[in-house]
Amino acid sequence: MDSNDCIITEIFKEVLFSEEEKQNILNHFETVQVKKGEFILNEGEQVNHQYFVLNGCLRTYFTDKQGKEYTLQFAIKDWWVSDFTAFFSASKAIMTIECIQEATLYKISKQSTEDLYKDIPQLETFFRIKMEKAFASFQKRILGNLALPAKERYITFINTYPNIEKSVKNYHIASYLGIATESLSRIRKDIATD
Amino acid sequence: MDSNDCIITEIFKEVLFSEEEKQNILNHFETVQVKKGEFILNEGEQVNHQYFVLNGCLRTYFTDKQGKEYTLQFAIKDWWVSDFTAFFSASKAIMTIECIQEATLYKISKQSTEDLYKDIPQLETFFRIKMEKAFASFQKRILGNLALPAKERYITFINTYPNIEKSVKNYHIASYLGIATESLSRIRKDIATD
DNA sequence: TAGAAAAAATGAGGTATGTTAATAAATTAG
DNA sequence: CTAATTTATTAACATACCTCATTTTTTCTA
Repeated sequence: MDSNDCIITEIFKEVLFSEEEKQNILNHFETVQVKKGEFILNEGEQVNHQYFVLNGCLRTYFTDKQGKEYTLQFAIKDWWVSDFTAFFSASKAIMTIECIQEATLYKISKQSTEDLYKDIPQLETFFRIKMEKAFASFQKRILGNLALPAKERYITFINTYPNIEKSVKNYHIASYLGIATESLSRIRKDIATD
Repeated sequence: MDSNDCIITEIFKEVLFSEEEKQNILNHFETVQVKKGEFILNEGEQVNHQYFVLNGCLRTYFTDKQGKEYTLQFAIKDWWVSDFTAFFSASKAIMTIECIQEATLYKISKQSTEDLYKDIPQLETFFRIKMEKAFASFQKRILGNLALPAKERYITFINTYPNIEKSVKNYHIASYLGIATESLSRIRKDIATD
């Protein structure tokens, strides 16, 4: 297996391709290295790419008029990241994507993605299933936000992303949970006291 | 155009099919009539179908241990409804789906859906795009829940579903917004006073 | 159309979370 | 290693929303 095979198997673990298909796929991907603190997308920019995370950590967040940030997603190994709402509709980003731990990404354009769907139907199936899973996890998050108090949401978060704590500041977690950092502090204290 | 064509164009507005494909699709759909107060899915049941809403209104909700309900989705004309998380993974429902206004639905099984994907690739594209839109709207809802106070969420809801108010009780809306009905009452009074 | 039932509104009081400000702890840079 | 900076914690007070109890309004049904 050469390093190109490696990229393919990293990204499309379950799918089998012919050599020709592999080459086709590879032609559309580009490797990107991002340092902590760098942004791969800023609010207002045209969104033409999605990124597969090979390693490192990024976060996607929305900023309101008062400058408060709301984290929509943390992206770690094996996750895809973009402002997907804008990516799907080829429109302007409302989100910012910041690297919070040095990362290696594989980048592909919307055009390339759609070209590949036409050439390789299994790829469309792969992405459809990926969407179904993302949909399910968003649904879970919506229900959690509706039904659970902040403390429970924090516990759920920690259990869902057990490895993420090292890469992520508490105020990032707070902005994901929709609470103030001070509230998270109290919750953490409360949990520690149990 | 016969009535079968009609079903196809209702459901798959943008897609063009051959006669043979149309017949294939039709063989997999079944029409269902549901009365107000009836349930098309109960928590704990195996989820094998998704439903296209021709008319009427349903709501999908989760019930917690204390018996409180949280509405995930209202489904009106042109929407698809199911416990999708369970449908995609062919597992047991955590949600209940109740008819809140007499409805006509087109029902299709998971197996049928996947058979059709194989036979008619445009259908897979259609459903992929549908998922992308659902994903985008879920994302919007998550951000709204994080960033907006209840009053703003209510206003957004009313603007997003301008026609839904007739079919839906205030306590349904409250359970969608994640607030108590009493709080919604106060918000409505507050808005009326403006 | 009257009476019953369901839904919505209102009021009083409680709680979780927000805000602001100060301090402590941890991380980073020189 | 120390100083500077960033992050996390704590405290006091404010507020949005919740809960429970009651009343009013609307809808349903006989």
